[in-house]
Amino acid sequence: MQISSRFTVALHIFTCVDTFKDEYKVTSDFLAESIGTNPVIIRKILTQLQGAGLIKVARGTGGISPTRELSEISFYDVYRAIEPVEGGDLFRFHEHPNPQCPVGRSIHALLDDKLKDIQAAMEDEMKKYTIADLRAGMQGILAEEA
Amino acid sequence: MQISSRFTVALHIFTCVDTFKDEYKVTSDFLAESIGTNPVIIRKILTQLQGAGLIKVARGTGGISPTRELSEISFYDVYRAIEPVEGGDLFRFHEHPNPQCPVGRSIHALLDDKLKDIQAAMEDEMKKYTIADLRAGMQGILAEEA
DNA sequence: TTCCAATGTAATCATTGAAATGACAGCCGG
DNA sequence: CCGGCTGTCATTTCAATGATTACATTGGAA
Repeated sequence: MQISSRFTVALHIFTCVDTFKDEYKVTSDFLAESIGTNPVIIRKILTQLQGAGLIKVARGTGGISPTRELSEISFYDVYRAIEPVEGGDLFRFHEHPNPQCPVGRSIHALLDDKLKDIQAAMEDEMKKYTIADLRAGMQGILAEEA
Repeated sequence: MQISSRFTVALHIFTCVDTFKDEYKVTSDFLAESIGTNPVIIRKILTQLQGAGLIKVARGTGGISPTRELSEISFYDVYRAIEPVEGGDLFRFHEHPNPQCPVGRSIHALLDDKLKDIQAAMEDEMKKYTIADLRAGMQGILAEEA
């Protein structure tokens, strides 16, 4: 399986908000246009990001703003805000190994720490990138286009 | 989303084959018992592992054997054999960013290398573990139990 | 104060993939 | 040739994603 596109959508949202915040009113309809999806999808993701304390969304008039410096919002923060897996386990385990089999009753003990290592390697790499990197990258691209 | 349990099932299979190869005839029914699932599930995974050249499965009489040294079969090898995602991308991308939006048409260029880094970090960690580690761990557990 | 744009959210629906299961043809050693 | 085991297909159940419609709510602006 793959990590759902909501993650890249969320990163897209952050990039749009930062890029257009002085130029347009960045609404869920505006974002849906840029991302190529439905405004309701956007609002759901905004709600998740809000729940994780990463952004504020103004009702009535609309308007989205990060609650911290962009350099303090990592890909990992976004990932955890978006991915609903309780416990945050990357690997799904088969749920009924046979306790009467020596392997069956030990397989968890045998694998858990290794799977955790692998997951940690991914998450540590995610922590290295922040939304500030996206701002910088985007500004570079805009400068080239101009 | 999570990585499907077929991955941990495959690791369980390798461990059982190695642990019981001299003691029992390790059939898909035997494995299904230990793992707590259906023999057909096991056979599908065996077919995948066979297709990746990691094991040989004898028809008629039954019997499973790795094609290489266990130390030469990494978790990554198993992962790639099992996970059917074409291209092997861990992250799913929203498919219709708007090319008329500066962010929409650049978001791929902006994210692709970073997502690739993160995936590579996970895969590199996967390459560090092999089935030989499972054999060693399992023998340690069996020695403790005895 | 009323209007209205924008958000929050519930309810569907189509699609996809995982996992379980039953059925059966094909293979092969004894 | 028989019996056990694999390969494979078809079907079903279940959960998650993503799209969409509908509507109540909010709160700034006219």
